[in-house]
Amino acid sequence: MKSPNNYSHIYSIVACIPNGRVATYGQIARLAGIPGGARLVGYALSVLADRSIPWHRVVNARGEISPRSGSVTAGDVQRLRLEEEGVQFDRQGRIVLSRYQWRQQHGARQIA
DNA sequence: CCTGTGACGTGCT
DNA sequence: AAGCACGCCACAG
Repeated sequence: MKSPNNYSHIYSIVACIPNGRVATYGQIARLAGIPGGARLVGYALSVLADRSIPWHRVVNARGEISPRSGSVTAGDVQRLRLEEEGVQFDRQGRIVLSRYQWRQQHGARQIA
């Protein structure tokens, strides 16, 4: 048994993203041991009800906020939250991943 | 059981 | 740079 159908692992990783940093869906999936499961991460967050999880720090590989169905306002909230944390968006509404993407320190040290 | 859909990613045109 | 197609996994109907 090595297929964690439970999303707890994914949520845990998302919760590890430090303030002012962002991660991609594929990155989370990979850290969760599910390469290619970027979609699963998105789905996991979509069914997420826990407000304690900083889901707003998760963006797509382009460094842009993925348009989701249902609530268009959510995307707006996400952007505001990120800007509040110090993440800057360019004129195209994209984040410079080379600058804000969460990088696990080799020393496993958190910045918070 | 099969089909469609979804907060994705990568490659090619 | 933008758009399209295919691959990926989980879940609802």
